[in-house]
Order: sequence, then C-alpha cells, then structure tokens
Amino acid sequence: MALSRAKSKTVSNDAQIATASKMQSKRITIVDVAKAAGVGTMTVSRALNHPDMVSIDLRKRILKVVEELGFIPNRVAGGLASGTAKAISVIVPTLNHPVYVPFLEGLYSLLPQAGYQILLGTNEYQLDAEENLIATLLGWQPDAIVVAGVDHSVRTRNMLTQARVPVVEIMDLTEDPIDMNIGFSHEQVGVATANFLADKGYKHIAYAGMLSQLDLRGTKRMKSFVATLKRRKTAHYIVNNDKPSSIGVGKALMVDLLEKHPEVDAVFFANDDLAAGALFECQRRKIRVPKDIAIIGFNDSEIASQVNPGLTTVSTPRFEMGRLAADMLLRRLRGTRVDSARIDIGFRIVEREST
Amino acid sequence: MALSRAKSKTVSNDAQIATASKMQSKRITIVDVAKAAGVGTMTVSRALNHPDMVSIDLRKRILKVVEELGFIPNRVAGGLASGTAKAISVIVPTLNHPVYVPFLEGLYSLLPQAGYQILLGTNEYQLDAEENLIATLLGWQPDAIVVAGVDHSVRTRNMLTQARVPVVEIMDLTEDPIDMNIGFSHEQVGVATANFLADKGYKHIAYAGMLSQLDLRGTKRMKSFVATLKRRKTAHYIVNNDKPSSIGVGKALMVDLLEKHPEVDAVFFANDDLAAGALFECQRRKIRVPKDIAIIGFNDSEIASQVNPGLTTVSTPRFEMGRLAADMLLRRLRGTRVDSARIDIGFRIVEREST
DNA sequence: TTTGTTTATGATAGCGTTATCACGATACAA
DNA sequence: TTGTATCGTGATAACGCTATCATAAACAAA
Repeated sequence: MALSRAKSKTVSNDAQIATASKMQSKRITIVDVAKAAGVGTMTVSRALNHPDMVSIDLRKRILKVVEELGFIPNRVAGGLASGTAKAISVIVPTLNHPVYVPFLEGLYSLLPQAGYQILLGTNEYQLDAEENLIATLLGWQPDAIVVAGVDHSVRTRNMLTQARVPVVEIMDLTEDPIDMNIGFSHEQVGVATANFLADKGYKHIAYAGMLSQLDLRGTKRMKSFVATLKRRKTAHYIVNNDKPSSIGVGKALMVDLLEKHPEVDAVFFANDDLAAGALFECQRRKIRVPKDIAIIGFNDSEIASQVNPGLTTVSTPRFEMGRLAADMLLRRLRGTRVDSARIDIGFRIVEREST
Repeated sequence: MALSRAKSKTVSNDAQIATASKMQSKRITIVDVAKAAGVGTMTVSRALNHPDMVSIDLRKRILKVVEELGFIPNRVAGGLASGTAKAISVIVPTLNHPVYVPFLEGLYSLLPQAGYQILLGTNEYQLDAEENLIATLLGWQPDAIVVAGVDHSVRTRNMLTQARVPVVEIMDLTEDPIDMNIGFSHEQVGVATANFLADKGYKHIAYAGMLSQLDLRGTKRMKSFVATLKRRKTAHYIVNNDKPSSIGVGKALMVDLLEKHPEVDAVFFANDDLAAGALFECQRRKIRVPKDIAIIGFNDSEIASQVNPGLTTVSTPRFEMGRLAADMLLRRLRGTRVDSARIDIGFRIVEREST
C-alpha cells in the first residue's frame, strides 16, 4: 500500500496512458479509462451509470475502452462518493434451518438484478449477537435492512430506527413494526392447528419442538396452541428438545413423547423435518400413522409431501415472503411511496394422510 | 444528498460540536467522535482498529464517546482508505440445493468473527452469468474469492487471476487450480461407487441425475461410473432429468427408470434427495429396497440416515470444506505462507441398508 | 547533563468515485 | 439578429476513513 502510493506520486505524473497497461501492478481506475478514451472521468462515470446522459458515439467509445482495459468500477469508492453503496443487509437466525433458505432465494430472485448486493449475516439465535451483527452490517451503509423476526433488543431496535433506511421485518407479524413488516401470525397458526386436530376428534394432543429463545416463533405457536386446547378442555402435552432442529431430533422427540405420554393420539411438530423424523420412528416401531398417532408438521417443506404417508402441515409462503420483501424495498428505494407497511401474508393448513 | 452537502458547507463551518447531536439528520462520523473526545481522528481510528497503539485512559475515553454517540464506523470509507474492504466474495451455483448450505456454514463459522463480510452470489448454474457476477463481486474489492467448481469460462478465469487476491476453488479437484483448491475427485467417486455396486453382485446398474451443464460435477461422476462399469462388462443405464434436484424429481427419475429399464437392480443417484424420492416411490409401489433394487445416494445428507431403510451414500465433508477454505484464506490474509495449494479432502462410502 | 530511542498523538494527503456547478455549443424563439 | 433555453461535457470538491510522516513527550543510555 505504502509502496503503491509513493509510486503513483513520483512515477506517474501524467501522460502515462500507455504505461498503465505495462505496469500491471496498478489497478485500473476510472482515470485510466478517461485518459484512454480522451474524456473526463465524469463522462466515463455517466456512460456507465446514466447512459442516456452521454451522446451515443462517445458512449460507445468509452464502453469499448472499458472492455479493452477490463475496467471494473470500484463500488466501494462509488458507494462512498454517492452515499449509497447499493447493498442490502439481511439478518436471518441461521442457515442451518431449511426455512430461511427459500426466503433468501426470494430476495436473491430480485435484488441482485436490480444492482443490489446482499450482505448476509446470521445471528445463530443469539439476540445479543444480533446487536454486534447489526452494527457490523450497518457499517456497510446499506440502502435497506431485512431482518427475520419482530423481537429485538432495545439497542437493536434503536440502531435499526436510527439507521434511517427502510427496514423490513419478516417471518412474523407485529402491531408495532419498526418500518415495514411482512409475515403471518404464529398465534393464529397455533389456534388453527389446535382447532383442526380437536375438530378431527383427537383427544390427547401434544406440541413438540424447541422452546425458549431458540425458537421464538415456534414458542408463540405453542402457546396459542396449548391455550386453545385448554379452552376446549382437551388434554395437551409438550415435549421439548433444544438441539438444532433436524430429522434426527424429530425422532428423539417422538421417543420422548411415547415414553412420557403413551396415550397421545396427535402431535403438532415445530417443523416438517421434526415431523418427518417422528414419522420415520413410528414406521420403525410399527406405529400406524394416522391410525395410532396423527402427525402435523409446519412449513410445508418438500419432505412433507414426499414421505409415506404424506404429512399434513401448515404451508407458509417463504419464497414469496422474500420476494415480496424485495419488491417492497425496491419500490421504496426507487422513491415510490409504499402504501401498506404491514402485510399479513397468511398461511394454510395442507391436509395429507398423516391426520 | 445534494441538500445535505450544501448544508454542511454553509451551516457547519467548525466548532459545531454541540450542534451534531441536535441536527439528527447528519450522520455521526469519526470527526464528531474526535471532537467530542478532544482528540484527532487518527487516534479514534486507532482506538477502534489498533487498540494497543493508544494509551489506556485515552482509549477508554474514546470508547465511551463512541458508545454515547452511537458511532458506527463507515466501512465503505474505511475500505476505500485502507484498500482492504474486509470482504470475501463467495460464488455458489445456487442456494436451492442443500449441498451448498453446509459449505456456507463452514465459511460463516470463521470468516465473520475474523471481521470479514461475506458477499454471496449465486450463478444459478449459468456459466455466462458467472462472468457478470464475478465482475460485480470484484467491484467490491474483496480481499479474497471463493468459488464453487473448477470449470470456468476463459474470461472468468482471467478476471479471477487478475484480481490479484487469493482465490479458492472448492467442491472439485483440478490439476491446474487458479490459486488454491480444496475438494475431492468426482471421477474417483464414480469409480468407487461403480466398483462398490459391481462387487456386491449387481448386474444391471443405472446412474440417475441431471446431466449437462446443470450438474457438471455429477456428470463427471456419471462418466467415470459408466466407464468403470463398461470396463467390468456390467450392464449400465442412464436416466436424466434436468429439473432442479429435489425429492420429487427423484421420484420422477425412478418412475422413468422402471419404465425404460425394468431389469435394473441398482441405482446411483446424483444426490440423497433424489435417492430418497426414489426410495419413497419404491415404497409406494411395494418394491423392496434393497432386495429388488439397491439404491445409493450422494452427499450423506441427513435424510439419508433417517429414512427406512437407511440410504447407502457417499459422504462428502461439505462443512469441513467451507471451514478449511476459510482457514486457509485467513492464514493467507494474515500473511502466513500457505503450503499446500491443493487439498484432496476425500470422500467415503457409507453403507446402510439400501444396498 | 546530553544524546539517542521509544512511544503516543496529530496534521495531512490521499483512496476512486460521483454530485454539483460552470461552461461552451447548439437549437429555438422572439 | 439577439437573447434564452437545452444539451453534453469537464473541473472541482467532497464522501469518511486510514497510511504516513512529523512532532512532542517520555524514557534510557552515555
């Protein structure tokens, strides 16, 4: 660094157009392009970013030089100068859970082609880690922020508010969004699934999943699920396992449940992987699903539709959530006023053979 | 933008320390912190980035002010000034395939805590899209680049070489890496699986997956798989489906295979999702696995170990690949010479009940 | 004591872009 | 014809930070 600076000072004063290609150590900048094309840097910048502001023939000449020199604009410098880095920060709990991937795909389906780089961070379910993460991500001066969940620490909320950029909270719904909010009500899911199972005549109904901070939204579902069953005076149970969700943990939950509450006749799992693991365990034990035990999952992941019997589950539009979030942001960033700041994207119980 | 600049020119000449907190519209910069702490900007910068270069009490005072003002350093400006943005560009084919997620987790397990932001891009299997993607990603002046696969267009390869930053190619092995290379030989996988099945006595062996550009590495496995069977004079078949890999596609492949080649007695699938889908289809049709048909998958995803019967598969250390890539890069970026530029991380056939 | 050596801090000059303003050239209206 | 608007282009000054060098202070050695 020191070297290159000193060098550029003493060696290349001006009229060093030809030299640029020889001394490969120096990065090609907009100045090199401008010199080679015999124009000012602003014209190059315009040719690249606002093509219609430059006359056609000049534009062509510049683009040719850009191509020849292999010039790649430095976005970091551009970001500093323009005050917009063309980046969007995204925070999800983890990549280790299949739920967030379709959501990210939704974002990736629109944002990059609109010129925005996604800066992805995972908080691994630690709300305190989220603060540092957000600080880091804000340091990149993003044009917008997308964050999974609506429950944040006070500091996090403050940072997000003071960042003065559009914020979208997704995956959950709140009365009091920071800015924009796209999701569905996990409380309503709990009510709906409880009623669904109770209406079918099941009498001993369990919730199985991870509780506590590790699955804030699952816990919300569990609470309203249990509350609804209580109201309907139906026997209810809870089994919990705080390991990262997986098919294997689903199996463990089922083993646990059968041991503690052999009378159970229906289970609502926190997600489809858990439900599938439980189903596989039932198959191993020759427990018939749904005759002996009914199983309902959550998310409508692919696995739910493919196992035998197919898993009844709650369909949640994750890809669409991502896409919608991206779409809202892009409109907002283009200056269009976005009408609805809070969108309930809903959910749907998909009934298959497991209930 | 125009506004804020004009304002800062006319309104705040100097000695405006108190004003900063009042006019909330202005972002807090290192200058504000320096003024408030009564030091120079360099000292603030040092207190934040090289704490041991600043005396203890001064450091404390500065950090207190930073905290009070809620100052978040602008990484874009810092990146421009220092020439290192503290970012690492990563290119994977897609997020839609479970293989790449553990690899990303491996990267995320080391890079962010070392202060590097991951810039993730997906090329959706289009090698021509990769060129633009790389150009975009290089524009961020990353400190390193990680790219899945070893087969690139000439232009891509040139850009990668000329970027003059460490490059790691992963997921595959090549004799001629751009820089560093971590992976395993897909050709060897094909040979090993073919021998494995033939040694077990299967006589009619198929490969099922997507071919062509869409699964370059799968195609490599297929080729050596078929070549090995040919050498051993074993009957072999290929079925192909170029839709994005999923459990459902596995089912379709199985349907297709049974129709075209009912005599088949063993199948090597391009990945475990496909294999699981095929297994489910067999269950539906009451075809016994492995008695009627043996199935072997690829990747050792969780689903392989959890279905009944458990799927024989090829274990590939994806998380480790990511972690190792991150580790190599970090060492290289710290200036340590990295000895081996090409690491064969190997694979392992995991035998379960499906063969 | 004087001199040399470290250590802590600050002033300054960029880093590579882009927003802004100014300017000359052309087109159009009066 | 003269004046006014429009268009295309370039000079310049930021953007917010950090590398570098200079300087002051503290310390060690002579």
